[in-house]
Amino acid sequence: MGEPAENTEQRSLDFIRTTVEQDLASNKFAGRVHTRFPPEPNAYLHIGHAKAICTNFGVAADYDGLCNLRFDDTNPSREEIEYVEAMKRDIQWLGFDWDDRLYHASDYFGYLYACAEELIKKGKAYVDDLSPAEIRAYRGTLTEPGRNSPYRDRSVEENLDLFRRMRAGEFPEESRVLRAKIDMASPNIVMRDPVLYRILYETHHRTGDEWCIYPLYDFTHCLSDSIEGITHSLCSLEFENNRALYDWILQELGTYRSYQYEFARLNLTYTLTSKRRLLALMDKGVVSGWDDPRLPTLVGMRRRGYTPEAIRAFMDAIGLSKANSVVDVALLEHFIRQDLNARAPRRMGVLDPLKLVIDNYPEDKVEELEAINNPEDETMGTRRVPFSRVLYIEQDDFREDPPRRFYRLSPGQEVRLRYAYLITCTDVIKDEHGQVIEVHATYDPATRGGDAPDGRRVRGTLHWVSAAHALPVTVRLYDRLFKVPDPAAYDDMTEALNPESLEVRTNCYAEPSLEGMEPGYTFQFERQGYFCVDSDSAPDQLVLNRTIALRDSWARIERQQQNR
RNA sequence: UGAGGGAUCGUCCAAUGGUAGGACAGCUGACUCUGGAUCAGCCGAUCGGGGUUCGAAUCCCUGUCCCUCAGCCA
Repeated sequence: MGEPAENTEQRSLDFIRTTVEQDLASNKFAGRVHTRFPPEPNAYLHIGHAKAICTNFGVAADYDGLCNLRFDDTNPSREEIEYVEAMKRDIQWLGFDWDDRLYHASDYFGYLYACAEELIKKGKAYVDDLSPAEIRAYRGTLTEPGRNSPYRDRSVEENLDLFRRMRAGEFPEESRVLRAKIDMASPNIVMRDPVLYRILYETHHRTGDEWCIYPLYDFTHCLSDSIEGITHSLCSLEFENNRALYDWILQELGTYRSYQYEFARLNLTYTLTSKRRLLALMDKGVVSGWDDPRLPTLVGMRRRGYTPEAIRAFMDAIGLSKANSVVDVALLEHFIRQDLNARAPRRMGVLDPLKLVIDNYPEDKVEELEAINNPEDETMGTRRVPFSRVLYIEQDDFREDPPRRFYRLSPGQEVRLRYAYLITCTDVIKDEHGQVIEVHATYDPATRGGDAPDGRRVRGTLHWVSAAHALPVTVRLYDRLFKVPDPAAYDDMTEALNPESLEVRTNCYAEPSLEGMEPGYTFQFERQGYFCVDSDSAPDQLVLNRTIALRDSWARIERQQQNR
């Protein structure tokens, strides 16, 4: 994946890859690199998961290794099959492949149970009858040690008997758990006799009612890694404290030794990724669902028009480290613009139409003018765009009283209609409120195609659509969902919402070449931004989503002028 | 007043004892049939204090700040 770095200038390695290279050099894992992406199927994948996906699959790919997809489905009360399927689609869309290595932690329930019995037999685990509240009380605090449970010193035989009866369904939920026997005085709270198994009378989406006891994350994860021969188990920072337990379990059981490394998860400005918050946005009707194009979910971003290439390039750019960080969403926006600039065909469309009549252009004449599909890539060729006497231009491209540095159309001013003619504004028609509703102009027939034979310079170039040939379309102008860089800081998210995150425009016109385009088709509306066809489109009515606006330096100039 | 981590331009990431560099953002300018793209330039950082050293972001001491952990969640 990705280009090999320049031969001369070697790219620096992140701390994970540095470790991997050292391990390869020392032959620690017999030359293998094997990672895994282990999501819990309890929500849709978002941009934060994408970092984990790119990291795990990326590290494996960089060193001719393998990366498994493993669903961490140890909690039947929160997981659903719908999420499993959605996650698979999203990972594939991102461009990664687990081949035949699709696993589930639940595949290992039998093995995990055997491991638990072995721990009991070694005197390293015991059944505890304490209630959840008592366990909490006995655990101690961050500064005070915990106390041993009165059930801590049961015999191996009694523990085995009790654990088997837990499995057999003889006890109610919360009445007993299996705990590791480590050290209730450990300064690391994770090591204070962590719970390994709990009783849950819950139907599992894969194992049905086969089990009524389920292993917890700490017990499951390390052993799953071990079973799969994972060499480098990459996870996020909050598991640093758990590494001690990860190592303890593999050590005590003497199984294949996998190693855990933690890296900082991705945070983005103006963005929320917590499942709870995302769900709340849906509940409140702020967004339409998991695939709302304003959401940072992979389905949402896909619908918005983000490409996997852009997301992967972004992940390469932000790097990997152990420092908590918040990446500027502008960097993500940069990468989608960069990708689409190179690949998206150019089209013309008017989002806020103003009628323009070329008075000296023949009434019923129609010309097909040649337009370049992508100036960045001449192999994309050209197309023909119909031109006639009555056109639509953008309301913003006309000012009766132009401010300084306004190069667009205004009375007496000459501009270029892209790929068409140079025109000069001659007249303005207003309604009873003084609103400009129509502009008149004359064209210079010698400038067909947009070039002036006399070499006269024209600063402004406008996009346009022939009224008689225009394709009416609906356009959804998306912007950032939040107006503040750190929406998570708000108890009430709605205060942080950007009221302009979605503007639907129903009276837009596009050039006719867009007719019949399928959902997912991505293009640039010249001078405006990148758009894609939404799945809500009907055969006779395209719905277009704005992925991202073009950089708008005129808007910046205007802002500066206002601030003076 | 426990344990585990982390502090480098506004942001993210490099530099592992030898000129603190890149990307994004911002600002100038050039160019342009997209006020896009491109190109050139500018702005801009080693958490504080000591020490070792010819030389410290890097090593040592010390202080400060930030994050994580007290689920039978992951």
